[in-house]
Amino acid sequence: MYRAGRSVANRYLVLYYFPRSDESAPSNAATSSRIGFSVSKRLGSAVDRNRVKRSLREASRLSEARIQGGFDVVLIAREPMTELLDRGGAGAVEEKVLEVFRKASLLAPQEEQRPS
RNA sequence: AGGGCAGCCCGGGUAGCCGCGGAGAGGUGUCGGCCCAAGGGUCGGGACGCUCUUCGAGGAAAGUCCGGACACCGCAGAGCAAGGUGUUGGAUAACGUCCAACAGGGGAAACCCUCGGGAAAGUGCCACAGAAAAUACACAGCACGCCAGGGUGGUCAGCCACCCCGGUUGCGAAGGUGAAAUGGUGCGGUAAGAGCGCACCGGCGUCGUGGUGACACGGCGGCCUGGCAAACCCCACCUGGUGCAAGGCCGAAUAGGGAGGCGCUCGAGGGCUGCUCGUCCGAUGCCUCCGGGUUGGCUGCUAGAGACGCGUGGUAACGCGAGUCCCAGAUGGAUGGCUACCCUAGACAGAAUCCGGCUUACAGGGCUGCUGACGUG
RNA sequence: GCCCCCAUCGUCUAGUGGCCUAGGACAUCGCCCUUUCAAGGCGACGGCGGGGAUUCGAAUUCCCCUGGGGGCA
Repeated sequence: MYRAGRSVANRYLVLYYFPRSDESAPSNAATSSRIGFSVSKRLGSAVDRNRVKRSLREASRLSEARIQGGFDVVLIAREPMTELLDRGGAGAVEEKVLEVFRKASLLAPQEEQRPS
């Protein structure tokens, strides 16, 4: 992933993505993308890291239908993420997740035109 | 009643929708096996889903500071080394933990605090200051009792009085130094002094009584000896090492490749113990370096020194008995999001083999018992 | 998860109970030297990660925290 994939980022997140080349999933566009989350110890204690990971996982679940299928994705949280979660809550996290997926052009085309 | 002290407990709640992990059940999806007249039928519950039921972080899950269980290590045997503990008695699987008692200290009391063996086994240290830091001697000093000498005065002289120096004898720490000074205070005593004597206090030894014991109380004796062992050490007791990434099973992949060294029963080398001995293993074998491959699955994995209330023994820690219950097991690592209402407006913080403790962090709240200084009635 | 190690001026370090009010080098600042800069000389600034305990006395010994670093499939 890190060697061959491409990456985009904003202040709170880094996103690595790579098209799936898996024999068990032949119809790439039909299956939804796999998303992994990476939260390092720099972000705080175990409780803080779990909170960040859960908010990222919830944001990805709520917007799963809008994300283009057929990719492996890794989302890495950066240090200001804990402050964003404390201040803005889950809504702000979801907004930033969508922003970074839009930068990578991984949002489905029909969803792209709808102003959210 | 405020306050104080001790012990125990709780750690947001309720409802709805969506979502995550485990277990169990179902068999209308898919998958797999078998049969087939090609429509399907049947079996399975192994895999992926689906439906239903049920469970789903903590009092510290934390720090990893101790103690165990469990597992492995060519059975762990002996000695040394190393490390740990340290009043007494008990509890316990065990402990450096807990309970009770003792000693010392604090508080008016309830109660609280204390790593609390040995300094006459030995070695070492005690800076600066001070005569001296552990040994009672020297130096400085006091007394001028005794001896010898000198000087002055009185006296004819002997001799007497005073002074000086030296020796001898006796003396012990006042002034002062220091964190600490050779038992303390007072009185007597003396040339000057000193437990030299006496009284009280403190310490030591010994005897008696009480107590399992630490120790306490009382009698008698005599006055001999600072501190530091979280300095080395001595004594008593304890410890084999490594840790679930321990360990077991299955599968996949690569090249049983290259260089160097040692050795084949008189033996290289080998312990996941630092050394010695003992013991054991050991032959196209072992060690070091270079180079290459795999970063899969199952198991260990949660029913236990288990939880709950009851009875019972014990001052207590805790033990015993019968009853009821099953209460997380993830493996990129599961508890969340949204909405509504209520309250005291939610702190510290997330299981990773398990358990008993310790330590550290913590918003707030509840219950029980005890105490009575001060203030109010 | 389990097991180890370390912490002294801004940086690298010495110091193993009292001689430490902690020494040295580089860096910074000031003065001298030089026409000026560098080098050199003199001087200044600046530190024992935090708390408690033992001791008369702790950077040093013991305990608890804090912050770094490493190893184990």
